[in-house]
Amino acid sequence: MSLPNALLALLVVEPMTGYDLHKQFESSVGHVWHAPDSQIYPALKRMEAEGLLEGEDIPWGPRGKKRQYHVTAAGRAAFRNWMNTPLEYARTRDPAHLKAAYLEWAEPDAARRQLRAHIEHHAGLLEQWRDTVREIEDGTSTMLNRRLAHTPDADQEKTRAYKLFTYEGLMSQAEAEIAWARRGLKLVDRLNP
Amino acid sequence: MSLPNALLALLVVEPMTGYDLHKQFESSVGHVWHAPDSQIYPALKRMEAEGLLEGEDIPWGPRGKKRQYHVTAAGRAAFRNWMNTPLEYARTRDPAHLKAAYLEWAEPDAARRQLRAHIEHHAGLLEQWRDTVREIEDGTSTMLNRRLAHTPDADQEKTRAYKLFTYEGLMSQAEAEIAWARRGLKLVDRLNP
DNA sequence: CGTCACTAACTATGTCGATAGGTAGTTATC
DNA sequence: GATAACTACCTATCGACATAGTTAGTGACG
Repeated sequence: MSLPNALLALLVVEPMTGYDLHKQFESSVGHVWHAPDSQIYPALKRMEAEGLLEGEDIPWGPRGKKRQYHVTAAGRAAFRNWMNTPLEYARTRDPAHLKAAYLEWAEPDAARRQLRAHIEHHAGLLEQWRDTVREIEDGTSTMLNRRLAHTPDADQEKTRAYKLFTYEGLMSQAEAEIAWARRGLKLVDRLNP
Repeated sequence: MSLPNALLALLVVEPMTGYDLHKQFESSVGHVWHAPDSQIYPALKRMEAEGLLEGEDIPWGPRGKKRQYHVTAAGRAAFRNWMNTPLEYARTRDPAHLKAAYLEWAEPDAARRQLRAHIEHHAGLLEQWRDTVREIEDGTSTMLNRRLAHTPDADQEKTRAYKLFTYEGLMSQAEAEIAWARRGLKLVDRLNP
């Protein structure tokens, strides 16, 4: 359900090819929703069949061509509709906390390694997001600027503010994970003197 | 990869039937890893074929029978091995933050509704986990007590401590989500005077 | 004796998603 | 002009998961 809408979110800004979208999914949107190209190409076809998108072959080099998709009125309506529809929350599936619940089965050193890996993983994300926030604030985010170029002036502040809001949320998630894993390290030390 | 290990985590405590496990997945383990029975029964068969489990038919009533599974030495080793192996982190797929990033497309009231739903969802979880933590601390958690009954005295404190640690982690996740969504509500108000 | 909730187990279908390939054209660079 | 890196697109397979059913026995209650 989310993938078509993630694609729409990018395509309402400007027409793109599957390959362009696949690259965006490795950066910007990929921060909150990852998808491999093997999912993107079939999804675009399905969405075209459903009338959400229209594709057009445009030449690329002397012999090559590429298929560029743009959003139809129906697609725009579907996206707006999704944005106005409340989410259904999926039940939890959290391998890190699953393992944490049975950590007495791990060697103390293995437990420490995994908690440290948890910290590093989320510290990496945190750094990435801090950079993104800085770019949004500086106005040096190419992703956001492209989007703002297609946004009426009145809505520019909203667009910027919600982007910032999203990344700040991701940052507090990461911070919570890091703080938790640090407490875990102390706990492992206390239980294995 | 996680489902078989979640099943092992329960079965190393005591033998159970598929139905018992399915019930556990609606409470205890289900808090961190959800699975429907349609996944559990085939998984048990596969795990028996792989030698991780052994099943035995035990009578139930005058004509009925049920299949109870216990963990083999190989299963115990596999679980311990998994517990000692670092996690591979899957890339993010977070519909709530995906939608947040494009919230300017939603009607202000729809945005507010969704942020409130986000708060309620995580407040519900928070309450549930607070109860669980209280039960663990009080010693009234049947789940934990059953597990402790099969645990050598020396490891009882670890078992209890890691359970608490896990639920405290879930609680701080939920708290972070709630705080974030509350900031979101204020933001929607500020942007839509 | 009926019926209703529960225990027990399983199947079938469809989508989602990860992983791993493959083909073909283009552009840069050495 | 060779070749490497990149653009563009696509397929095939496998397991994960959701959803929705089916079948059958048990035990309690009225």
